[in-house]
Amino acid sequence: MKTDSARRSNQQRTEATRSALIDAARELFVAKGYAETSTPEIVAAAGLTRGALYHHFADKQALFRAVVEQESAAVAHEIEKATPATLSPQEALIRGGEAFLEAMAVGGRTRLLLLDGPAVLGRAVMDEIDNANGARTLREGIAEAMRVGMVPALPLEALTALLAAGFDRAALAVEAGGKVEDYRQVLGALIGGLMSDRTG
Amino acid sequence: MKTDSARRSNQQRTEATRSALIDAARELFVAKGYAETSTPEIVAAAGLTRGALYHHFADKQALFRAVVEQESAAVAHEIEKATPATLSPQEALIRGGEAFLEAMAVGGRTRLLLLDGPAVLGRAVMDEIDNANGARTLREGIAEAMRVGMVPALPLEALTALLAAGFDRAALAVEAGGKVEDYRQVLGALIGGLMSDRTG
DNA sequence: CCATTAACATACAATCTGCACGTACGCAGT
DNA sequence: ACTGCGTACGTGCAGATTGTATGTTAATGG
Repeated sequence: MKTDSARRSNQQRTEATRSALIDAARELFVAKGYAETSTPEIVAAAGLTRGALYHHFADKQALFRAVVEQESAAVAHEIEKATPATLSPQEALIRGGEAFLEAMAVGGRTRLLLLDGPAVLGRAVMDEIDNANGARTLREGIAEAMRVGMVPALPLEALTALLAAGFDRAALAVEAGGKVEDYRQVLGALIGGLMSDRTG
Repeated sequence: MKTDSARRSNQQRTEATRSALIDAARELFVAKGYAETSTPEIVAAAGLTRGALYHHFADKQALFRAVVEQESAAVAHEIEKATPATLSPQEALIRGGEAFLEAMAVGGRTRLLLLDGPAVLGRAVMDEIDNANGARTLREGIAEAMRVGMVPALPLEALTALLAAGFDRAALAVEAGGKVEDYRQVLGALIGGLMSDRTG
C-alpha cells in the first residue's frame, strides 16, 4: 500500500501516463492547433516517448478525441452545477446559457470544441460527444419548456441545434473580443422573442 | 491572337493552371478533407507537378484559401441574385435565407466553408472572407430592418453573427440528413419572434 | 534579336506518422 | 517465493509529406 513513486501498480501507472499525455496534448493543441502539434512535441512535454502514446491511444486523433471528451465533460459538468432540477424551465435555460458562456471562456475550449473538434473528428462524432454530455440536457430543457407552453411547438431537434449554434457562436465571438453583454442581450432577445411568438 | 493550345500567352497559362489546381484541390478537399489530401494527389489530378503548385501558391494552405474564397464568392453571388434591391427588408431577409440554404446544399460547401475552413484558416480569416462576400449583405439587411423598426434595436454585430450561425448550423444539419422544412420553420420562428419582440 | 523574367519540372532535406521489435516490471498461479 | 505471461513502455525503421533550391523552357519587352 505504499504510494511510492517508483513502486506503483499498473493501474496507477496507466492512469498517470494517460493523464500526462492528455494534459500535455491539451496545452499544445490549444496553443498551436491540432495539425501544427506533433506527437514528438507532446510526449516531450509529457516527459515520455511516442511508444507510450501509441500504446495508450490508437493514433494522434484518438488522443485528440480524449482531450475533447474531457473538455466537453468539464463544460457539461459546470452547466449541470448551475442548473439544479429545482429551477423552472425558463430559469434553467437562462442559467444554463450563462453557465455555458462562462465555461467556454476557459482557456482554449472554443478552439478544441468548436474549431478543431468538428474538423478533425467530424460533425457526427462531435454531435455524439455533445449528446453524451451537455446537449442532451439542453434538448430536454427545451422539450420541457415546450410542453409547458412556454415555447411554441417546433421541431425539437432543429430548435435545439439552432439555439446551441447561437451559443457556440457567441462563445467564439466573445473570445475573439466581442462584448459578452451584446451577445447575452441578443441571445435573450432571440429566446424571449420565441416565447412570445405565434409564428410557428 | 491565336488561341492555340500549344501557343498561349503567359497570362492564359497562369489562369488555366490556377483554375486546374483550384478545381482539382476543391474536389479532393471536399472528398477527403484538407488534412487527408496531399499535394502530390492534387497536382496529379490536375495533370501538373508540385512545382506549378508552389509557383502559384505560397503553400498548401494558400491553395485551400483560394478554394474557400471562390466557394464563398459563389454562395454570395447566388444570394445576391435572389435578393434584388427592390425587395422590402423583410422579403430580402427571407429570400436571402432561402437562397443561402439552397446554395449551401451544393456539393461540399458545408465542409469547405463551415468545417475545414474555420479550422485551417482560423475564425478571423473566415470572418474576413465572409465579410468580403455575403456577411456584409446580411448585416446591412438587418441594419435596414432595424432602422425601419421591424426589428428591435440590438447590437448589430452580435445579431448578425448569431443569425448567421443559425443559418450555418441549419445548412450543416440539412446536409447531415435533417429535414429542410424543420430548420426553415425554426429559423422563421426565431426571426419572426424577434420582429414581434419587446425584450431588447 | 537578345536579355530578362515568368512558368513550370525535378531533386533534396527535414519532419512526421504509424508500426515492428525489444525490454522490464507488475501480476496471477503454484 | 518462483515462474510464466501480459502490460507498459522505449527504440528503431519505413513510407509519406511539406517546402525549398536548382535547372530548364518559353514568353515578353526593348
